[in-house]
Amino acid sequence: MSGIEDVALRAGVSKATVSRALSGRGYVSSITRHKVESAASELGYVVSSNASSLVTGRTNNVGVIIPVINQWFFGSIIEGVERALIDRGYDLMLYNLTKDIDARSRVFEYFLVRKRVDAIIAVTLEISPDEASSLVALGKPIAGIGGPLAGIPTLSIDDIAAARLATEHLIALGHTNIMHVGGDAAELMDFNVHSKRLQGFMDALAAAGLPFNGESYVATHFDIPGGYAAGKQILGDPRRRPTAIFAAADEVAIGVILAARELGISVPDDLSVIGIDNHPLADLFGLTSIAQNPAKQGEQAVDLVIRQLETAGWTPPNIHTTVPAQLVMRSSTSAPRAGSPR
Amino acid sequence: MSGIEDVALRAGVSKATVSRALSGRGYVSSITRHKVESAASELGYVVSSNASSLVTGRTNNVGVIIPVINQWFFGSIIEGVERALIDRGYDLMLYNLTKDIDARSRVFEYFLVRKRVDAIIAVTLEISPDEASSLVALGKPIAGIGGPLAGIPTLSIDDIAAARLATEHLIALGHTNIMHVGGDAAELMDFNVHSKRLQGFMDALAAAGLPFNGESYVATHFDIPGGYAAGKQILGDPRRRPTAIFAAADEVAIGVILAARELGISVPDDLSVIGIDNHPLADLFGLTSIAQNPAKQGEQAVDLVIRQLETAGWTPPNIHTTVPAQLVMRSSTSAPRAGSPR
DNA sequence: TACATTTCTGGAACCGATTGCAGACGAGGA
DNA sequence: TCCTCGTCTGCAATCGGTTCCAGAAATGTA
Repeated sequence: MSGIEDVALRAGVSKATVSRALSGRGYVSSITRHKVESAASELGYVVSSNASSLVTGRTNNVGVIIPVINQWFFGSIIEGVERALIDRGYDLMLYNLTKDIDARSRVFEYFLVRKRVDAIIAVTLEISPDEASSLVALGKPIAGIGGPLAGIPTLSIDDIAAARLATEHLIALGHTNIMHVGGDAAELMDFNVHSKRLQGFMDALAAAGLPFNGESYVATHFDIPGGYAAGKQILGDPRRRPTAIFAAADEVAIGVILAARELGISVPDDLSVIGIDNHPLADLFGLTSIAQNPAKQGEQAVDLVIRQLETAGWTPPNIHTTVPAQLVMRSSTSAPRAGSPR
Repeated sequence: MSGIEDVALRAGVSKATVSRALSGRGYVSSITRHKVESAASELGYVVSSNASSLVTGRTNNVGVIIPVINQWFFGSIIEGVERALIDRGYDLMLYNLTKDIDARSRVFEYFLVRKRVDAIIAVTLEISPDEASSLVALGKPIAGIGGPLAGIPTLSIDDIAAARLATEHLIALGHTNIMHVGGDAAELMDFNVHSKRLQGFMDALAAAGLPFNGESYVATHFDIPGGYAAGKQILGDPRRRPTAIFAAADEVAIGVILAARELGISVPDDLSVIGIDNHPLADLFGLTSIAQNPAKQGEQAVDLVIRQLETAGWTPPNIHTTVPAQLVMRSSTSAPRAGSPR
């Protein structure tokens, strides 16, 4: 492994000049720059990022804390974040923050503290106030996806508005007997999501003068089996069956559709279903959905932290930014069957 | 940010002693150790991993190169790898190696080279010989999941045996008209997987004296929509419909089942379906499958590289290790209907 | 008691870069 | 012609630890 000294010798210049030539800052004549560059490539020289970090104080690493990896929404965020970081020359350090209390505190107390990352992106964390303030206390640029999170600039769709939009779509089609299948508060997600989507649902009902009661809402796991279970439960009893279901996520919606199919309930003739996400499987199931783009949200979060890193003194203008979400019509929603039950 | 010097001053000892006390190597009396520890915690001191890496040459980082993130198999591997790494005090640097040629070369030529990782885990990469040798040339411990990969110790299920097992299960049930839905060679995966599973399928047919011809095999995308499309195509024509389908992955199998349901073909009465993976959705679809455990494979890969890192001179005994995969029976397979077509 | 070991500690060199400073040089302006 | 300013380069200090070495203290052994 050749060091900067070897390159300097070979190019017949000093270490300082090599450093300036390769990093591109400071004055170097183009002729020596070329000498240095060819010497470096002949030796296969690459800078030691450790040595360089030591003096500059910059690691070129960004830490990403995420509660789940193996789920479409989260996986897409990681993909988006990774691409954006690599594009900008940063490395991505991944921390999967599960519910495991030991692992959690280890991440906060050991890993994040060790001056190894320049910035942090926190993805829809259900995070304790202690944990949030220990993040802020690092004094590093932070961005969150989800939230809002105390003291941290965050980014997400407007969950209330998205849920309202979905529900309004059903109402506009003429549905009056609508149920919401939402998230389980014990899930490994920023619980704001669940309560806000429920809120948007309720808002839309209220605005249309439709009643909301204990039977209008079922909580389940935020995945296909969760939606399936909820669907079986809801649709099993023909007398209290709604004509439309707003599922808080497409995976849940797909589960509901599978349950409906199994019960011989036709979608959308007997039951309209709408979700949120525009999941890749939505097409296959003809699922009408409110589209959001997690990969892009990941990129935006990267922008947020990188800009803080690279333009001194810049801080994000808003503590919470909402990104657009719009309706994607497919075949799982339609007007209720004429003379439908109740 | 207080440095080691401040701790030394406060504890009334030298930098050297602080370093020994906190790192636990070398002799330190327990009394001074305590002095140092309390001084350190009072100051909120944490070592600079850069400075420490600079002299030790160890970064405590492991790079993970993976072609896809947002897919069950890959996501599970990442989860397993992450957990195992954090447990052992290492950080995970994630590189998503897509087909994008620019991004690829950037990862190989820029990121991996910069002395930032102690070891590398390469996950089912479709990797060029050049890329493989540039990995080996880094001279760092490497482990692969998938493979075999030239010169790199790898780890996977025995794909041929798993495919044979699946096919034999169908044959044992009495099926003689079996098709295989496998992976598309253009997919972003180690193509070995596809050809080996096809191989195992052919082996099992041959061993049972069953014919294999061009109509026995369909290639498609390795996901649910891919399986659905293949299913529609295969099952659409009643006259050449098989009584059983072996799908090379559970996601594909689920797609096939969805297609069958849509065509009114009963699983397993009219069609048996088996997959590989034991995907979390297998339960929901009653899918019989050959189970493998990607999270555990991730952990094993971590073991492989960490052991190389921490026990000098140790190298993995086998260039390729196979991990077990066993049949999980559910309701998607059964004997063919008596007097079934052809 | 004398000597050999083991434990403990500090000084100083070192890891491999970056950067402030100062000196040298050439070009343009007065 | 003399000055100033911008360009170019090298020296040396610095980032924040780790570790070799040597000497002192404590412990064990003959």
